[in-house]
Amino acid sequence: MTYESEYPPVYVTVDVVLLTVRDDALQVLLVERGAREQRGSLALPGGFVRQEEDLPDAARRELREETGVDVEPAHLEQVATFGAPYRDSRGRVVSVAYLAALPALPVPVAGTDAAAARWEPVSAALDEPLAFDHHAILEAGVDRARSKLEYTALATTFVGPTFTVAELRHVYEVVWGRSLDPGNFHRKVLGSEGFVRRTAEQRSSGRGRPAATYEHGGATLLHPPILRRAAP
Amino acid sequence: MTYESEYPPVYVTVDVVLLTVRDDALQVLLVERGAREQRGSLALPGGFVRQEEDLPDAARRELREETGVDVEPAHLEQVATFGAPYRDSRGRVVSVAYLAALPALPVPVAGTDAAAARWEPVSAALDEPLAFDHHAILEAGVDRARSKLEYTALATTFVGPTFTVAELRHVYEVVWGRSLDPGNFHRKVLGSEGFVRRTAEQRSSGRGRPAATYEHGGATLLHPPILRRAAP
DNA sequence: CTAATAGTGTCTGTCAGACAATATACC
DNA sequence: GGTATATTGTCTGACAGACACTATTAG
Repeated sequence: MTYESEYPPVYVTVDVVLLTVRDDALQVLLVERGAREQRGSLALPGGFVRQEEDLPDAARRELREETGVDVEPAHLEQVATFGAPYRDSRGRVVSVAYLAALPALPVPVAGTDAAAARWEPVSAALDEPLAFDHHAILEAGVDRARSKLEYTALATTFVGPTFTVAELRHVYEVVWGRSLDPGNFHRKVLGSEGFVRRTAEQRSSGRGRPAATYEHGGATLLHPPILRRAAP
Repeated sequence: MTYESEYPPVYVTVDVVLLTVRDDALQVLLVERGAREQRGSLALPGGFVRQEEDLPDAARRELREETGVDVEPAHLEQVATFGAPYRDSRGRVVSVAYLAALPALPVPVAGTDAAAARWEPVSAALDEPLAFDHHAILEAGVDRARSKLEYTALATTFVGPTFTVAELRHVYEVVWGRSLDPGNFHRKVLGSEGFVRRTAEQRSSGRGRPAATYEHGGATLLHPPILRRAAP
């Protein structure tokens, strides 16, 4: 069937910047577009919002359909909306961008809408052409992630359910692109109320003294925050 | 003419949270809806995005058409997008919310789309029913303004082209809802690089020593920021 | 003069960062 | 033991806030 409208139609899509930390790099999940428009080019996963579907639901569904990744229990937040008139050659398409973060565990599986899905370092993704204005969307998502590490517990969604302070520090170092003093970081994380909660186990990386493990302590906003300073 | 589409139509609107400081209160510009939908109820100014119009352009245009206020030289930033499926009874309407700030100078003039436009204290506006989900949009806009005072020069858009430190402090006090130490605030503002630039004039409020006047110093991000602390 | 506001100086507690010291594992 | 990492301790500089003090106007 077709629908009629007295105004020219405006389409609403969602695009997802799904980040993870793997191989000592901040990586983003990209899909090779299988749909007719810009077929073959790399793009962020995303697609059209359905008529009775909430925006974050659409983001989760498109991510699942296009990449096989289920972001259900993890972080998903709106970043910004991109709506320049000619950003999409199919017509007027306004896209709501979402940021998601996952541990490095899941391996993407190409779904129906996309010929392929794969992780790629953010630095590389920003150096190659992406479909539509996805370069700007990716930048906005990464910027948001970098600043949210400072004052929210976002970093815990980059690691598994339990983690060591060093693993958490590695997330900060990779996302911010600078090294941090292990001692000071340790004290700041444990001093930020509700950031992490101690678990019973220990964990050894094979070298050195084994570390205590922690789980997310329930706080979403950090007091005090883990501040980022200008690189030395 | 009518347009046909293979999908049910989704409408995109913009809504503007225009804030100002007047009568020692943070106030928001509201319109009494003249359009058929929710006629007579109070709402944020806003409306449908045109086919070839960028989103911030639509925000400025709707503000001008509905209230006679021209926000051209002032601050206008995107806040968030609201798209719950049944937030608007006319159908699927996704709204991109914008935040704007102006000095208390302009008096609103009702335009064609709205029966009336008026300033109202934010505290009062949040206590009465607003059309659609504009209560949540207003809250998001005010939250954004409060946090942006900390690390951007947003406060300068609430005052005239030249201002005293006390006028700037008044903006912070009203928007944050707490009093600030005049001496410490003075030192922090002048110590934040590029926040304000001294002008030649002085200004007297009638009582006490006349104050030096300043203009915006060009910086958008403040180093160091003007931090907000928990109320004493 | 007094009242009022503008602007400066000083002290103190907090905290980030540098870096040293200790703890505990593996080889 | 030696090495590597975890964790804790110590010092120092920067800075926010409290508050005292000086400066400059009106009346």
